Amino acid sequence: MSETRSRGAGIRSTAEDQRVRIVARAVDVFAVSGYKATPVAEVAAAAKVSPAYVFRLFEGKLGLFVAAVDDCYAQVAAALVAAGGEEGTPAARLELMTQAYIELIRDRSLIALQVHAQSACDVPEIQDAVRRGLATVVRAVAGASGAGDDSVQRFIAYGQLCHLVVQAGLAEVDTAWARVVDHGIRHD
Amino acid sequence: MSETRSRGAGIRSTAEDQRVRIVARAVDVFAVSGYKATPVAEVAAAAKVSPAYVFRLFEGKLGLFVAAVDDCYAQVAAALVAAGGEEGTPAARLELMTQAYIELIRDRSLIALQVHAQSACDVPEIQDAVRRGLATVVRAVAGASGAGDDSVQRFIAYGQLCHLVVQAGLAEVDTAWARVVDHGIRHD
DNA sequence: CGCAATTGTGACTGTCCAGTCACACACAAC
DNA sequence: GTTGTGTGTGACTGGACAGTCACAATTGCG
Repeated sequence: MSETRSRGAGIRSTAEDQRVRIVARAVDVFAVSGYKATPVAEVAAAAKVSPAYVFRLFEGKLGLFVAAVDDCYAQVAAALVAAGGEEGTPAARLELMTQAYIELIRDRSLIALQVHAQSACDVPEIQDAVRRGLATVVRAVAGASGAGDDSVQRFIAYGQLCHLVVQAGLAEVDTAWARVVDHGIRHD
Repeated sequence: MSETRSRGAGIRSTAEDQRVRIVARAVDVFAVSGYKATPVAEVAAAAKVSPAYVFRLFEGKLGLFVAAVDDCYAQVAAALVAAGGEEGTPAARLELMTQAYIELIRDRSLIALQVHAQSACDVPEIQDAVRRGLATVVRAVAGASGAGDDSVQRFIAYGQLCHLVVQAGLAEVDTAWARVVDHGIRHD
């Protein structure tokens, strides 16, 4: 199974494993305070690794963040496709995906990181990552549901509404206006 | 008109003027890179004032940012109410407001600052500001349009979609998926 | 005038943090 | 052994930036 190639290209050691481990932690850690406000040292600590090592594995803090954002969108797209199921009308499949997205709120990280990425779009590399991620998600949803453009747009719009609900913590705000925004997105 | 109170409470000098001038600039400047990534010195420079003076007028950088966010939401609510007009069906008024919101994209600042505020909601004072602002907007829209809860929620959702379109710069992305997200929100 | 209050700033400090670099450890192959 | 290759870190540096403070400059008032 584990090939120990005698010579040639990459050595397939634990380095690549570390990379994915660190990215996984980076998603969670960056999700709390975003790009600029999160020190690399915090990600390193969460991954039980020294900051210096993180800088060796990634091209600066920016490279790390972009990797985390890419991973985040990939996870979201995968979750949506999985939730869409194999059959049913486009509308029904979209509904399943919508429920799946609301389910994602429980984790918070995937939602929050998207918000922070969108906020940091003044950095060109991050804007590119957001565009890539968005393309992935839109194509995944459209393809896996078979729904029309308007329905897909609507899906994305309500996704964005979820972001707002999560960030503002509307679940803890018990007022009429909050319930208007919140409606149908209620979560524990 | 301009009362020069001989004694008593506040002295109503130019200090309050400076405050509002600085807040106005703060909205524009914070809109570019957000809370953490924007030095107070940049706001001060935009307002042609020393950083030290800004710290005298506001309770730290946080106080300045919160003031900017409050002002931002107030402007948005005012613009929407103004656009809603005096008569017409709730649906028609909501449509006018939607067009007005899309019109706001031209400025970018009011949109971008909302995104940054939502992103910085891990700071309690900022989350409070977002909740206040959101309450203002939701109540303004619901009150001035007379539309039902579902329609208002839909309005907010499409507002959030505008935020995404602006931050990701989708107007410059000429692909099928971008047009799906973008549709009806096209701007110069 | 002198006195007080208010606007406004230059210069400084302390802290935090991205990024680097020389070095240590493990484990091959020879 | 030693030589080489890859994993991993401690210790440091340089810069950026929030916040402070002592000190002007201006204005109003008795």
